[in-house]
Amino acid sequence: MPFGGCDGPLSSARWGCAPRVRVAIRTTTDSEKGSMGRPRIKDVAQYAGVSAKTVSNVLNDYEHVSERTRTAVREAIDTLGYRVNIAGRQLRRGRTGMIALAVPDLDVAYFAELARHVMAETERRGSTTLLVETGGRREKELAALHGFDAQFTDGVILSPLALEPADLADRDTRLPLVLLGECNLPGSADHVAIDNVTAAREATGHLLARGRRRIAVIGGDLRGSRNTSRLRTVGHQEALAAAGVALRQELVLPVPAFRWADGAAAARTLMRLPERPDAMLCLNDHLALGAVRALHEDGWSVPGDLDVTGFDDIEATRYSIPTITTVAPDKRGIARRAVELLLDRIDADGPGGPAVDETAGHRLIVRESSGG
Amino acid sequence: MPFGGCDGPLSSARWGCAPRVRVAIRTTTDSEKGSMGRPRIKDVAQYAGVSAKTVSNVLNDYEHVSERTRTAVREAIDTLGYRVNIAGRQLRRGRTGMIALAVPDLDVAYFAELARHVMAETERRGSTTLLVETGGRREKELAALHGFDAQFTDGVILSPLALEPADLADRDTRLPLVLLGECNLPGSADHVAIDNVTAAREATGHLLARGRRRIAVIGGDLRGSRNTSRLRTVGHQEALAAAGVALRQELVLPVPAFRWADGAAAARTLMRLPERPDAMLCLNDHLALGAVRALHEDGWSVPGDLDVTGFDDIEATRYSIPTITTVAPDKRGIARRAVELLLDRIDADGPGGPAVDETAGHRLIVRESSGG
DNA sequence: CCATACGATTACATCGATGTAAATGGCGGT
DNA sequence: ACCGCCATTTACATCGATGTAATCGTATGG
Repeated sequence: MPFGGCDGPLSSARWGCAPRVRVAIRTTTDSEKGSMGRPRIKDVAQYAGVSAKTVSNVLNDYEHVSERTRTAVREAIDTLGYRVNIAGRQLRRGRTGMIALAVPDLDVAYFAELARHVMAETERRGSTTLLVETGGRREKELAALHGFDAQFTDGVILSPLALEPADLADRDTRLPLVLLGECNLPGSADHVAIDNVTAAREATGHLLARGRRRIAVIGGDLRGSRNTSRLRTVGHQEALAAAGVALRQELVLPVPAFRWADGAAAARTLMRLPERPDAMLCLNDHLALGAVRALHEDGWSVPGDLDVTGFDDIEATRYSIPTITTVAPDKRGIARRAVELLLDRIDADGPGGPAVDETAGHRLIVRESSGG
Repeated sequence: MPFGGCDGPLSSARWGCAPRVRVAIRTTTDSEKGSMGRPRIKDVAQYAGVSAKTVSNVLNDYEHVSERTRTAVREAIDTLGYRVNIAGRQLRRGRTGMIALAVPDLDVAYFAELARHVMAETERRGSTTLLVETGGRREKELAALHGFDAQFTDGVILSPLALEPADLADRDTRLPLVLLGECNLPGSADHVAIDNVTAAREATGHLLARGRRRIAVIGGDLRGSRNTSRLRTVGHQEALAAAGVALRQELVLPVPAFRWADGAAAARTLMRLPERPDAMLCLNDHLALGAVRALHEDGWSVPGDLDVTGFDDIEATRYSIPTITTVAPDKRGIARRAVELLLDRIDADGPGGPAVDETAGHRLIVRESSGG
């Protein structure tokens, strides 16, 4: 049943979603232990003069319930202020109706936006999303992978940062899992991501087309464990190669995290090089915003002196000064597909088919920071 | 028990938090229905040669369990890959160990940051946070108020926008509730917020001290239902009055939402007035960032032509161009206190004491957008 | 008027973990 | 040897909802 919704399509049609609240009137003389005196299905049954199972049938829109009974039960529910106890239902059904979404960091707007889409999609499909932050720490990602040491959720959508291939190899495959973003973990679980190599190639291509030749990559890294960095750096280098532009190793600069401060620090480092860059391909928007700010403080003009581009198309890039050229992933599509894949696996209730690898769309949005 | 943690202090000390995963080996010949063949407490008991209750005792760190037994049970748990079934525990205990945090919009960075703090705090205290977006819609806020039509959570922390006093009056008081932010709903539930009137007075005072006299309020509203707007507008007017500056009604401009686009639109509206403002007190940072952007596009300089200030101190205000003067609420303190109040109510397991009204700290951070 | 069918309803067992109270067993004291 | 004490362990009932299968009752066909 939908969390935050009502109990079943019929009842939700009948009552709407704003519950009328009346303090429950316990008519039974049962002891008041248990759930703080909340009425149980049995109380409703007694009040309505039917069996508990009939109440259950009404709740679950079982078809063979007479209109009279249905009405009586609903009145009882309404009067007593009854709500189903999820624990009981879940125990019986073996499903929680909840999935977990584990992302590294909600402060990173991309993940907040993605989370909204995932929550909207799961709600639409009658499930509930439990949002968890991993901080990009491996231990937390592992916990997510395994359902958090408790059978809390029916499945997990995980956007990993620190996870290693071996971690996925010996995971408990009974828990449905969908991975988001970049993983070098083929075949082990369903996976949804944009084509990062192509996206980075396009962004670099755009900068090259504007005549930039010394393009730095903030967040770039070919050897690190962060796959986003690797794939996007590869795309960058492919574009350089295709244009016959030499790669300068010193312009590819890894960062500890993908946040404003890291972008600002990286930009300053790069501008101290003997041969300064004339563009900065930042691997996410926060890095780009941080870089732009640092450049501004040091008296450089964007896009006058340098071009800057980002990734993710967070809302801030449309209002910053200058606005930021960025690669916009189809967040809605990613969320929708991820939820779809996960719920399908859950419904399949078994190993299901082989792992699916899906590519979501993206597009380059040129804005002021690279002359748009 | 902590979600995302381990089972109880002892076991978590014993095993650490990164679960070693082995595919469970079911030694019993029980039918494989139920939770997808996961081992139950009974299976562990059988494997370890003890009763189910003893396993439960080990799980819950009951003191009178011999070391031998404890070890045997733990080995069994480890071998079988057992995890407690929350549904069963919850049904028996009548608690879920989860609380809900309902905020209007995760895209609004303040709420994302607040959510992180709340999640960190609940995790520290052994609970789990279920994060829900209300979109500021009354029906969703009501749902949160009532525990989402299902006994999903032990309590709710709600940051309301659209809620009306009457909604709180007849709520089901069995569900512990803490309100965040501004509410004109005294006494009905615990409540944590900063002193908005004072904060706004300080911000306006700062602008007045800089010689600004025509100070617009973006998001301001004395009659609307949004309490944040009302209280901050009151503070603004108090400051004007104290300084003997006349209030211009046309400079107080309500907005439909507190996002970049609304700030941008409002700024444009204000600059079309016959007598233009010389400062804009924006009631959150997104409005301020949007206003700054719009002013920039139309050729106005901040802080040259106008000062702009915000509220909330989201991270973006430290990296925007210009950086934004803002009122920084003690988010950490708000989160900590809210969680504390809620968990106390939950532990009290009854009506508890009268509703508490707590004021969190805040401070004005002067940055470039008002000459800092 | 009886047999049949089927819609409506119900009794009962069950999901997994844990509180209660009672049983078990070892040990020291008399 | 008997008793009582206490640490340890266990049997059993229970939390609330629902699947199963059985029952009840009424309409229909022969």
